[in-house]
Order: sequence, then C-alpha cells, then structure tokens
Amino acid sequence: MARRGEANVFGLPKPPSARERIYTELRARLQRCEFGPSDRLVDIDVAARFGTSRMPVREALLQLVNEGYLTGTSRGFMVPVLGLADMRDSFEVRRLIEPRAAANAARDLDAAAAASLEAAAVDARAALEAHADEALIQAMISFRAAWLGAVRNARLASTIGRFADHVQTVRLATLHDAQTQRVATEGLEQLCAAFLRRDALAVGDRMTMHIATAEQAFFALHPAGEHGDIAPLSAAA
Amino acid sequence: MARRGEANVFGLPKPPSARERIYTELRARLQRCEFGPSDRLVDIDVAARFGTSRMPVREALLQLVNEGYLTGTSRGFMVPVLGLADMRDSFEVRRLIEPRAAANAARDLDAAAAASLEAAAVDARAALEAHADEALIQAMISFRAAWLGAVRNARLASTIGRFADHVQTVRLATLHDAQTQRVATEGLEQLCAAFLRRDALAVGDRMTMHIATAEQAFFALHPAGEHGDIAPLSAAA
DNA sequence: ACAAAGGTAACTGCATACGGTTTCTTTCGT
DNA sequence: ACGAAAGAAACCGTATGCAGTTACCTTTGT
Repeated sequence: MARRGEANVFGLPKPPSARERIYTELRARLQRCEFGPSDRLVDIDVAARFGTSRMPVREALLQLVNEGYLTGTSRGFMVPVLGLADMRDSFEVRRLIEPRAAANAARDLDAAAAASLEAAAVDARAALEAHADEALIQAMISFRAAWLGAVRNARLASTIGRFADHVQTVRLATLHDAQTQRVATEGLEQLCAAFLRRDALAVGDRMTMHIATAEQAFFALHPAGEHGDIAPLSAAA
Repeated sequence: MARRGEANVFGLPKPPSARERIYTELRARLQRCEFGPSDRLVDIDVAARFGTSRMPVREALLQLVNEGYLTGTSRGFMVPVLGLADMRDSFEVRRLIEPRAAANAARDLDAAAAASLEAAAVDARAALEAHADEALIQAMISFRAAWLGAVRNARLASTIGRFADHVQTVRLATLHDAQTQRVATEGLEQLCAAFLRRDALAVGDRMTMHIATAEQAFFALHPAGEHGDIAPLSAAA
C-alpha cells in the first residue's frame, strides 16, 4: 500500500495536494521576484488563478507569511518591502552559518552534487561571456541549490533556505553591472574548484569572502539613508 | 481607529484571532513537552477543546508542522520523535549562531532586559538551592527569553527561536541530575555577570562553553550506539 | 485458531457559506 | 469646493458540509 506522498513500486511520483502546489508555485515566483513590492495577493483571486477555492490558497499564503516571503496586513497579503536594516540583518545571519554549511557540504559532497556544481559553474561562465543576465542568475541559483542540497544537516539547510529571497534580492540588485558579474562569476568558479577538491576549509573561507563581497556590492548601491525603505522592525525610538 | 492586533491609546490589550490563540497555546504546551511522542493531535478534537471549528485548529497545526513542532502524517498530526541525529544537527546550528547573537544582545542590552536577566539568575539560584526542578527550568526559560529579546536582529532572533523545542528537550533530559543542575546554574550566573558588564566577547565565549557543556551532558546520557529515538516521555506526574 | 479480505469508522483536505471589519467611494453639509 | 459622514464594496477569519483516503475492526474461510 503506497503511503501518502511516497513513491510506490511503480514509481508514481505522488499526488500533490492543492495547498502544496500553490505554495510551491507562489514561492518560486516570489523567489524570482515576479511580484513587485506592495503588490497585493488576494486569496480569492489566486484561487481563481489556480482553479481551487480559497482555503488551500489561504493556507499557502499563511505558510509564506510564516516563512517571511509575505507580510499579512489587515487588508490582504503583501510582498514585504525589504529595508536596508533587513538586508544588514540577513547578511549577518548568512555570515554566521553559510561558510560552515558550505564547508560541511564540501566534506560530504557526492559525485552527483559535484557534477551539478561544476555544470552550474560552466553555465555561469558561458552566460557571463554571452552577456546573458538571466542565464547568469539562473546558474547562480543552480549553484547555490547544488551545494545547499549537499548539506546533510537538515535543520541547517532549511535555515539557510529561509534566506533565499534575500539572496535573490541581492542578486537582482547587484548583478546588472558587468564588473560585478565578472567578480561574482570568478568567485563562484574558485568556490567550485574548492568544492571539487573537497577542501572544506577553503570552501568556508571562500564563502566568507563571497558573502562579504556581495554585501559590499549591495551597500555600495544603496548609500545609507538614501532609500527610506520602510523597515518594519522594532519600533524602538 | 485601533488597527487589528495593535494596542490602541486606551491600552486595550488586543483581540487575538482564534488561530493565533490556538497556535500559541499548543506551541507553549509542545515546548513544555506536555504531549508525549506519537501522541496524535486530531483537529476536531482540539477544536472542541477550544470551542472553535476545525479551520483555525487546522491552520495552527499546519503552522506548527511548518515550524517543526509537529509532523503531519496521513493520519493526524503527531509529535515528532527526535533522533540523536536531530539533536546533533540542532547543536551544530546553535553553536554557529547563539554565541554571536548573545554577544550582540550584550552590546545592545537595555536596563529592563538587564533586570530581567538578573532576576532570572537569582531565581535559578534560589530554585537550585530549594531543589525545585520546575522552578529551575522556568528560570532558565526566562533567562533565555530575556537575552533573546534583547537581540536587535529580528531574523537572527527568530532563527534562534525556532530551536526552542530542542533546547527544552535538552533541559528536560539533562536537568534532573543535581550535579548538572549546579553546573548549569553556575554557568548561567557567569553568563549573567558578563551580560551585566556588557562584555560582549565574554558573553560569546561563555555561550559557546554553555552550549558545549549542554551537548556533552546530553550525549553522555545517550550512548551513541543506540540510534533509537529519544523518548522524552510526557511529564505524567 | 489464525490469516486474509472486506466493511466501517475516523480523519484529512477542499469547497462553500456567512459574519465582521476595514477601506474606498459617494453624497451631503457648510 | 472641501471636508465629513454614511453607505457600499472588498476581504479576512471562521463555520459547516462533503468527498476521498487511511487505519482499524469484524467477519469469513481454511
């Protein structure tokens, strides 16, 4: 008897629930920043879009709120406007956990994951030389997904995964500059080489540098105080 | 116009939604391990318990599943049985982030939070000498909540908060031994002293040691040979 | 008596429905 | 013409109902 969600002997993938489908779809779109900030997501509207009722949509939206992809206001769900303070906070957490997680991944890397990493690095190089911005970003997403998938510590991996939106925001903000693209691609290649050598220490160091570089690139574009982006943080005053 | 959930100028507390009430209540009970492992939580049953319908309960349960407090099976929601691997993973993440978070809290500590920390430390000492296990655990919960509340980085704080269940499991598993109680209390007092001095570096170091001590105490009780589940039996007194 | 098969009860997931609240719009008064 | 108030619309939160599925229990056959 095939249990719920498990693949049975016939390899039938699974019958995904409506809630899960909607959640996955919306999260993917949010990670791609296909919804502008302050763009309201109304449950009944999304429901019509998916051909279901409001309930699965509502549950998916609540889950997205809980994971930080959306903010629930009194009037609908909105894409949160990330302020500079949010960015600084996210970078701080990433600095704490991602180097070690990547190092662990390098230690435990299997052949398939190594191949995925290398393929992503090759794609990134090709996209860079072809000036294909979209492909470059996609390659970086694949690279990140590859090493993140090699992290054995499930809690660590899921914790990192919660910052995917932030990472994507940084990418979209910084990777339109040719110089930044080149620096990022070269850093990715060196990181990839360290992964393929299973050099955990080098991977950790490179990841630390990579995050620092991204942070500098991001804040170079956003001088403090320029964008008065609403930072709904603690109302300390 | 009092907005939903906000306290208005008259200090009216708030009208919490049913979903939120149920979620908060269930999470508090789960953190206290009042539900034994493999204890099924049925939505219609909980709904009757709270005097509501199934929907808010269902949403609260889904949120708890999403946060790792429960696991959704084909037949109801169950309290997950934490294996030794889960514990090892949680400790790894805590080692990465909590020392720095505590150090930041020490740097930004205000007078009220400092008072809370000191009060919790005093309570812990009193409970230790009175052999009041429950009060000791409560003091440690308060202490942790106090410094965690002083962490300005909201993302960092919420990330740490996601491991509250793990922390509580460790406490319940280890803090029944008098020797461990004494060591933990003394460590807490030294940590508190460092906080009150605003000595961020000392706080970070002490927190590192604290986590290492907890890890050692926990795994000393659980020989690695047993890959069996840790059965934190319900406190059926 | 034990095992297998079928039936039954229970539970989840989704759909529809309703009330309350908030916000936008319109209208009325000055 | 501008502001305020009342009405209307939109939308969230919750309740109830129904179908599908899964586990458990009963029953039957050997």
